[in-house]
Amino acid sequence: MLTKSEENYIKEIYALEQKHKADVNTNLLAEKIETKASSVTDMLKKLAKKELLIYQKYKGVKLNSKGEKIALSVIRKHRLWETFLVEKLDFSWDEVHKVAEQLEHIRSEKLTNKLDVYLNFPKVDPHGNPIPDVNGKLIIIDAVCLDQFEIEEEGIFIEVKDESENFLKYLTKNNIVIGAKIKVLEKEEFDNSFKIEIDRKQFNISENVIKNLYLKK
Amino acid sequence: MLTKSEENYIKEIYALEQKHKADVNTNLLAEKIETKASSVTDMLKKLAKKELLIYQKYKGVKLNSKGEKIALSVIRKHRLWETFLVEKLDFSWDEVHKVAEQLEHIRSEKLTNKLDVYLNFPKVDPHGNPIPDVNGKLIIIDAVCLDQFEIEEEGIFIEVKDESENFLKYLTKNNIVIGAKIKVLEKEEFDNSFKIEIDRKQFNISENVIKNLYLKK
DNA sequence: ATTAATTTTTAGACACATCTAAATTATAAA
DNA sequence: TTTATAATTTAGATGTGTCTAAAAATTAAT
Repeated sequence: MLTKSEENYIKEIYALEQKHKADVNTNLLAEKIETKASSVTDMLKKLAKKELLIYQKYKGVKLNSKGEKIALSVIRKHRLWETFLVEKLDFSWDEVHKVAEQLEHIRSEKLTNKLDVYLNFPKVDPHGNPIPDVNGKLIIIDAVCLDQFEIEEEGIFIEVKDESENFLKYLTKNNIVIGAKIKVLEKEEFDNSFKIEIDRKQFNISENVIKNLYLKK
Repeated sequence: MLTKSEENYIKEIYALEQKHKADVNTNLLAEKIETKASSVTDMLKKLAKKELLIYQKYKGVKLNSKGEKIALSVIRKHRLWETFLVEKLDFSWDEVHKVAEQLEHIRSEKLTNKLDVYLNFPKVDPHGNPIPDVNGKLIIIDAVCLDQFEIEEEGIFIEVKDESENFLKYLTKNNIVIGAKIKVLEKEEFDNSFKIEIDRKQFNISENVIKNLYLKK
């Protein structure tokens, strides 16, 4: 049985693998987990010993299938709880991440599966991220990052990557909510910002924002 | 901010104070928390230093008002979650205690209060135990322990103290469920067992069972 | 290809919550 | 009231997850 800390490492390694499509390095992991590189090294050794990941000194780390299964189970719980909080308890999408980071460590398969039933087997969470099913399978979201869009191209906003409270509040304030139709009007070369249109209103968004928005073309 | 372990000590001290109406002694607490007396001593020192309880060497321990407030907050969460699990997720009353012991440590006042609203401010949990409100106030259950009943006296079963899975399964099997009408038929002096009647069926229950059943006369 | 800068690991320490074994204090019995 | 028993505390140790500082390995730069 894994500790909360071990589960968090595994979850974060999984996320970084997905994002960078490469082995995960110590410093990046330390930054994400908000700890020191030396602590990460210690933990990686421990998880390697438990055969949840492949770790080679100085070469980075990669989950094996056992580790991946655990990551998906934690992610499943996280996203089901987020969905519960928004759909049943009337939380807004910017309030749920931190609470779900606690709830994701509750150990009860019965609870997770009953929650899934209660929510009617949701496929995505309030941020548009796919929810792994009871077997760890998740649907592939057919979404393209806004930075891949051409001028005059438009799409429907269906997934956001950054779940921080401030970022989501910013999006809400500007009507950038799941389901919104976004059209690219202009691109600025010097800072990679875009001018976009939503609900007939036009405004500029920075590269940082652009990189976290995923749309269906 | 308290650790899960600290919260569990405070919760248990509160429960023992209520049950024995006296200061709590080290060995009993150790037994309840399933740890050693020496560990209890260490923890009591720590909690005394945090000013959550009054501790005098060799003399036992008592929560102060700050500690009591924390106990009530944990109990509130525990019982709200139990109610949620039974009423919304279709758990049975014998399955909820262990899961609720995890959920009671989730830190989010917003979550607790929204859960309370969602459940429509329940006054008692699935075992008939009162749920403290947002201010820590709980209704006084007008229940009398079955061991106080005379022969031929009857009452409605409204509260059970022991929440262990096996005990609750035993009760269910014998139709001893919340709301059942129970009549005392006979008392055995030698082992303090009772013969009772429920739903026109008669059977014997041991002192151990009797002490955990509370009824409305 | 050697040096410099960066990344990662090791070594040794600490806080937390626990343990065992020994010492101390309180309580009950003779 | 002294002794025996029981309850409690202290002392010292352990495992987990973290830290700082120093050492080692890797990568980038000249």
